[in-house]
This record gives sequence, structure tokens and C-alpha cells, in this order.
Amino acid sequence: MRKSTLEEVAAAAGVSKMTASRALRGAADVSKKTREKVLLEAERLSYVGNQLALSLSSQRTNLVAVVVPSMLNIVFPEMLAGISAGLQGSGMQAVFGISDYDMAKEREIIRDMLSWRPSAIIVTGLDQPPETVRMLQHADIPVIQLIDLDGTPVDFNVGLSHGKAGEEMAAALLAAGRRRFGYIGCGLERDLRAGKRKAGFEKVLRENGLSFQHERVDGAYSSIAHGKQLTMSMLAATRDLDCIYYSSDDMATGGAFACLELGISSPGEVLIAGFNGLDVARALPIRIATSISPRRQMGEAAATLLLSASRGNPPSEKVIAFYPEITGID
Amino acid sequence: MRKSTLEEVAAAAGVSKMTASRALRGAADVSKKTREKVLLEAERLSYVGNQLALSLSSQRTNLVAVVVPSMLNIVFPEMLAGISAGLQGSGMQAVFGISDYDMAKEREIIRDMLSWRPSAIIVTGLDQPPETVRMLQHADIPVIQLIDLDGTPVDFNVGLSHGKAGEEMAAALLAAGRRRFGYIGCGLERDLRAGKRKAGFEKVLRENGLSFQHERVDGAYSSIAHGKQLTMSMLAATRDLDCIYYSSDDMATGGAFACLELGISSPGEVLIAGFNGLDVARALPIRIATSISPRRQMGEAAATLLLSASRGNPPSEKVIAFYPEITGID
DNA sequence: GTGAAAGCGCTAACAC
DNA sequence: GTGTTAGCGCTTTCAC
Repeated sequence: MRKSTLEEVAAAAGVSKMTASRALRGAADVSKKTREKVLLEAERLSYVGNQLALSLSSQRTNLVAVVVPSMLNIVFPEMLAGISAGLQGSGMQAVFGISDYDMAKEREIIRDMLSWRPSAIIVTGLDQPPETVRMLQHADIPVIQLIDLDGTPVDFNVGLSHGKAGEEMAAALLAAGRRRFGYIGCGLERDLRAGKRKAGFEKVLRENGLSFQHERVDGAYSSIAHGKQLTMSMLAATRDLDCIYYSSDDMATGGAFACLELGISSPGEVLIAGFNGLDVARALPIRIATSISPRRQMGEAAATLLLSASRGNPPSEKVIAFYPEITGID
Repeated sequence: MRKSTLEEVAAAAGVSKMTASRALRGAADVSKKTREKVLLEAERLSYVGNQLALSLSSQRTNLVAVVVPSMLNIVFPEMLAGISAGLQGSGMQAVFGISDYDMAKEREIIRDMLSWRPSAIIVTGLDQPPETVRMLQHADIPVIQLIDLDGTPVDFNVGLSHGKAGEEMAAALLAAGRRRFGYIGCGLERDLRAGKRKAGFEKVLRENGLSFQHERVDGAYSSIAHGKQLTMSMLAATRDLDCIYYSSDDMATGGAFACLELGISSPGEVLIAGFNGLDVARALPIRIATSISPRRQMGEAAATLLLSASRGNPPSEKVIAFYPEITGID
């Protein structure tokens, strides 16, 4: 069955398209009687407005484009949930795209999304290649780069410094007396933020005359199973370690499982340190150290920011900085 | 800077809108020279096509609407990743909405999405209220109900029987010699599928003259922390149990953590049984039983289905059934 | 191989 | 309070 149009609703109600349009949008100056008649006919005809026509005509959409690298790492869905919640009630609608950590794919997704003329766009990270940056600049809408703060934003920037997060974790672990460090990570060539954390961590180690004594890094996607496997491998090779820093909490959770299976006392003998503050890491039977990243709040902050921007209240600050809280040490 | 239009590109290239349109879409009958000129000018003007105008004019969109209840339970993002992957390369674009397990919210999201005139719509589960069902029927596009099979579909149906999954898990546990069962669940009034699994499980218990001897059910959202807490509470009250069935694997993972902390031998003394086959459950230092639900494959199957439907190849079957595999028993 | 005219369904702007 | 006119940016259709 063909979808009915505003014109048909208007005809059925015996008014013009314009009056029907006003009635359906709840405009003030429509007589009560007319409004009710229009709403009744719309209901009877199962009328569903056409956003394509609406947006084309009014030159604005209620769309916010969001591009994330993955759905398989829970932090991104959590961020999306934050964005979605922050947009709640504003009439804005988030549209998500997944780039699979692939810059070329990200560029194509952004291009696709821009062709829908969204009111704003949120992308992950600050490390887009020049061509993508150019597209974003040309889009002439608020651009929010989310999660990371280490770099030069195109427009708005909401996130935390991953370099600093690594530094602070290293400092906290040193202060707690740990000295013999290992590193276990995954997909650093894709997950640039994990790389920044590692670099920050290493910087502080170096300043203290130390370095990672053992490393296991491979190109696979971050996962619990992988963290477990790499930890097993490292602990089979050496026990001369009192702390392992992981690229993220899922990897660290795998590390905790490895310790449990091997019967290695943790945090006593080896302290496991991750990043994110995932639920799973907090419920673990052994205590692990982590930096809690407020990803839901970052999503909400981004939503709030772009709502005020698109309402013409230019936010005073282009950058909103968050600070991860370190837990699980002592 | 205002976005440039097809008309401007055409003017710059010295051709008509129509020719520019053909060149940009890669139509066959445009001379090579003309095409190159148009592409060059489009590039120079940073031209980005306008999908609003395109879709309004051509009366079709490349949009697939998808509504999920939550982003905080990893199974839904995994399903979305499957849909997104299945759509890859088809030119179709998935648009996601989150209902928060709220039927009224789901209805409004579906209404919103339909106003964009998507080519198909995918919703979670089969238990939409009549008004929502009516909207879906009126939409006159392929409707896919995903994940669940226990009910009457509006149109297409891809999923598994959660009732059966519960039955089969109970049967398998009984076959393995377990007799004294507990149940721990969360949010069953929202998560109807968890309720169906429980009902199936209880049915088989009843047929064997058994029942759940202990239950802990509350209305919170499913989580590892919650599963741990409810398990602690149950095991503090009784040890007269040899198996606990959980509403899902995250709850079950919490249960496994509880056993580890309490030093209860598992699966020896108490077997933990969940549902989904989450990565975390598989990497756990103790073995737990679970039904592995192929959520990514279900997403991909839905994508494949609607692609063939929208290409005019009516799929022969309206229902695609998946069967979860039970692991971790013996 | 290219172009002109009509129209997709709606809203903005203005008239009454 | 309601209607009219014009037009959003593209594709469809048909003509050349």
C-alpha cells in the first residue's frame, strides 16, 4: 500500500496542505476544530510524515552522524548510548557508522553520512588523514572529535589525554613500589589511543631509568582470550616481573584469568594494570589497576555540546577535557 | 560555506545537470571527456551529493532501519556489527535506534525511522504491541524480526527459539546428572527472551518432577556485578545446589566470580549455566555451561535476507531458524 | 551522448 | 486562522 501524503490528509480533512502541515506540527494558530479533524484523518490514513521532503524543504535535518571504529569493544557502544541519551528529547536522532578501524572506510562512511546533510557529526579520535579532515571542514556543521585529546581538533574536541593517562598510571604504579614492568597489547597500529597510552607510560619509565622488560604485542583485535594467551606466554617465559601494563581492560581481564589459572598471586606477585574501568574488570575476583574512562559521560557531553551549538549558543570552549580516575592500586 | 549543488558542478563543467548527474553516478553513456571534466569540477568544488534530494526524487533510499533494546549488552552491538557487515558493499546503510527495552519508546523510534522511508526495517523480538505491529505492516517494506522465533512474525523472522534453548539446556544438565537447581536472573519483565528461556527450562524440570529450589530475580539490568551479588546471596543462604541457571552469560560470569571468591569448586560442586556464549565466559578460569547464540550470524542473515528481498528476489522462506550450541557440560 | 521539463512531498514567506 | 506561490536538489521521462 502506497504511503499517504500530506496532500491526501489535507484533502480528507477539507483544508489546504499548509493548514494540515501546521496542525500536524502543533503550530499555535490553527483552530482547535481544524486541528482535530486533521489529526483524525492522519490517524485514519496511517499518515507518516516524510522526513526527506521535510528536510529538503526546510534545509535542516534532525540527524547527528556518529562514526565509531568498532562495535565489538563495549566502550564504543557505551559511548553511543551516552550520545543517544544526551540527545533524548531534543528531536535529534543519532545515526551510527562503523569504520572497523579503517581510515579509508571511515572516509567513505563520513562522505556517505554528510550526503544526508546531518546537523552535526561526531567522529572518534583526532588522527584522521588530511583528506578526511578537509571533508569535515567543508561540511560546514559542528564537528566533534570524541575520546582523544592528544592532537589538533578540526572544531570541537571532547575526550581525555591518553598520553597523560599512560603517564599517570606509570607514576602511580611506581609510587606503589612496582619496578619490573611488562607490556601486553593488541592492534596498536589500529588503536592509536592505546599506542599513546603506551608511549606515555614508557616516557615516565624512562624518566625513572626504567623500561618494559618484556613485551608481547600483536596485531589481532583486543580481546579477553588474547590477553589471556599473551599473558600465559609471557609468564611462561619469565617471572621476573611485578607488574604488567595492558593496552586495555579486556586484555587485562585475560591477564587476570591467566594469573588465576596459573595460581600466581595477584596483585601480590604481579599487578595487572589496564585501561577503561570495564564492569568485568571491577567484578574480578582479584584486584586489578585501571584508569576509569568516562565514556558514557563523554558521549553525553558531546551531545549536549552540539545541541547548544546547533541552537545557536556558541559554546565558550572548544575543548571539554575529562580525567580518568585510577583505581585498584593499594 | 554553503554546500555546492549538482547545478553548480554542471555549470562549472559546462554541461547540463542531467549529464553531470550521469557522470557522477558512473552511467554508461557519458563520453569519457565529459565524465572526467565533471568529476574534476566536483572534486574542485568539494561536491557532496544530497541524499535528501536524491531519495525524494527517486522514491527510494539506501537506508535500513534497525531498532535494538540496548547498547550496554554486548550481544546487540555484535548483532549490529553483523548487520553492518552483511550490508557491506551493497550501498545500503544501517541506521540504529535504541529503545531501552521500552515498548513506547520503541514505537516512537520506529515511527521516526519510518519517516525517513527506509528500504527495510529490522526490529528486535516478536513481542511488539498491536499498535507497533500495525505501523510496521503499514510501512509496506520488508520487516525483519530478529533474535527470537517464539511468536508470530509480522513478515520475516530470523532467530532462535529461546523457549527451546531453555528446554535443551535443562535436558543437557539433567543428562549430566545435575538435580538440585537454582535460578538467578535480572530484568525478566523487560528481557522477555530470558523469560522464555526460564519457562522452557522449568517446563523440562517439571516433566522430570523437579523445580528450581532457589531463585534470585530482580528488576535491575543484567550485569556481571549483579550476577556476582545475587550468587553470593544465594550461596550464603544454601549450599544444597549442584547447578545454577542464569538469565544470561554476563550474570553467569558474575556467578563464576562468586564461586572463585568463595572457593566453591565449580563445575565440581556447583555448575554455572548461562546463555549466549560470550567471550568472557569462554575465557573464564572455570568452565561454565552455556548455549552459544550466533548473534553476529543472525545479523548477517537478516542483512542478506533483506538485500535479496529488496532486489526483488522474494526469499522462499519467511523464517530463518538458528540453533544455539550447548558447551561446557562435561 | 546530451538536454529540457516535470515532479518527488514538504515548508518558508507572504497574502488575505 | 487559512491559503497561495515558489522552491529545496535531485531523478525520471522523453525528446533530440
